Amino acid sequence: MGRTLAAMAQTGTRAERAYQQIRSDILTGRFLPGQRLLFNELGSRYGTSVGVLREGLLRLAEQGLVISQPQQGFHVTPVIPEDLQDLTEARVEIETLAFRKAMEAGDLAWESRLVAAHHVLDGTPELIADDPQQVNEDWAIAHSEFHRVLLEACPNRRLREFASGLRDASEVYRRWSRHLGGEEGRDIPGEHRALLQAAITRDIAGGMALLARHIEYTPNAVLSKGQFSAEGEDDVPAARGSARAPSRPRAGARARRRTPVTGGEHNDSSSSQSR
Amino acid sequence: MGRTLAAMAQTGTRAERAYQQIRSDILTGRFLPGQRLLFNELGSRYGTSVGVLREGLLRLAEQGLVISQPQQGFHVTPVIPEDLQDLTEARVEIETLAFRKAMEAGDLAWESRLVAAHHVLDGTPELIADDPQQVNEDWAIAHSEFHRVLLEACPNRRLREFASGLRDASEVYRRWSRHLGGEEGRDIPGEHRALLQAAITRDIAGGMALLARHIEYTPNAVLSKGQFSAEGEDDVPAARGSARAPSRPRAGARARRRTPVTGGEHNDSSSSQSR
DNA sequence: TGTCAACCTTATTTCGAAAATTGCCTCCCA
DNA sequence: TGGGAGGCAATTTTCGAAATAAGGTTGACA
Repeated sequence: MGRTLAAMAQTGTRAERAYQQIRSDILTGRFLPGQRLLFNELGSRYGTSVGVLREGLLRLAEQGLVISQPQQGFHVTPVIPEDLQDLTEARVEIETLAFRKAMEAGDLAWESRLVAAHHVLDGTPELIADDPQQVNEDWAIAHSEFHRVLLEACPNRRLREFASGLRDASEVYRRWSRHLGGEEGRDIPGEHRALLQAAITRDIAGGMALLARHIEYTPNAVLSKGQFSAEGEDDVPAARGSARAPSRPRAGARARRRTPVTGGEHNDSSSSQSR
Repeated sequence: MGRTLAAMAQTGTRAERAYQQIRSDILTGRFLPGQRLLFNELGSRYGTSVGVLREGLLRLAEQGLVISQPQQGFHVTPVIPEDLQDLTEARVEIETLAFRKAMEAGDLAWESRLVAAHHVLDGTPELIADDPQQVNEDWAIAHSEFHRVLLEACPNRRLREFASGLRDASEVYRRWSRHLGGEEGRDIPGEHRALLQAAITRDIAGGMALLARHIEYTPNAVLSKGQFSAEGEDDVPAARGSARAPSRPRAGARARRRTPVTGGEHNDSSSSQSR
């Protein structure tokens, strides 16, 4: 086949890689909530055929990260303030449950991994020093990893997976809410320290309460409806029945469009690793 | 395109229909747990190309109903006794939670739908009169529907979806455990009646306890490991590291093989509705 | 008789193009 | 001026075949 470049020392099938890349691009905010995902664009971005893209998108749709509208393509799942309520509630219920079971079942090895993960997190600045607008990607990874390990000792695979899926969904909200401010009086490192402490001392009630507060702190308040979703993109039905924006009639303006909520989107340094 | 037959007054895209059909064939037990799913066989069974089959299978894999092994195909997720513990625990936690929220938020319309659903369930015999070995498909549907409506008033979409996914997974276990007996002293209709009663009177604590018991009653005991999964099929790694059964060397036996756990499998009357 | 390597068969993965659908735009006509 | 039929362009969906990978079989050699 015409695989021109060596291009692929990567692991797994092409479909798997495409899936991972799209997923990562959504989670790290390189795609905007609500943004439409065209096969053409994705195809040239990742260098794959539509078939493998469809497979990846369908999987993501199944886990709620993208929305599939038969015959009308795919969108990144939009951010809907009302939905944040549900999401937060579900996280509180399920993550605290899994945390409890983890504390009940965890052994020394778990504590060890937890201490290690916390150490990394604690040693990574949340924001980039030069540009406090920018999230530090390393922090996001360390943060995610810490929370993963926190529940890792929960013996129930399904609960762990639910929790993990919910955290991923939250990640998108976190990403796009940060820019709106509203996290002033908060001591996040302190919260993580307290969580670690509770886990190690097996302070079950205390740990669960801490985690619940940690999750609920998500700045609901600052989420004023309409600030989100990729306006400029054709709007997505899921985001309220809303009238479809008739906006500028644009003719050949197709290519240059695209209105980010915030920072420069579509930064082509995005294709990230590989290829 | 060479679509020879009219064949398709159906709704939605082909991929969607294939997905629904495979899903239904797994949930109703027309495919055995652990059974390998070949593109060829599925293709001729449903009359679609591999592409749409892949899409459907990938989606099912995402929700845990089938297992995907890159480069080695797909299997129906095998039934693993140890896993039933986790599954049951997760169901108890999440379904009772959703039930509580449903009771808190439900209105008269919900009660009405619930009474209606219960009436259907109550009027449908669980087993076929002539052949008490056979599950009555109508009952399975009514049962599933009753439990769906029971949680329908829970305002949290995610919780509802988790619960629904867990119930689907359970359905496979229920299907294959029934044949092993072990549900003697149980009054299932009575349990459903009690659930209905609790829901309508908003007896939250009582309802949650009832539902928990209803779920936990799943006959764990009778599940003796090894009774399940389509032996005869190449075994699936997920089912424990287990030694791969070397069993009969069979040569051209390829076509006539296939060993059902119980009733006549692969009953070609299975293509069921439509087409 | 036992081991290993090359081959051969079966199945999965991937591509590229054809077919079908959607939504818009234009142009005709009352 | 409105309404709508028909056509056009962009996009998604589906297929069929080529490319790859996995596993089993055969046969040579020690």
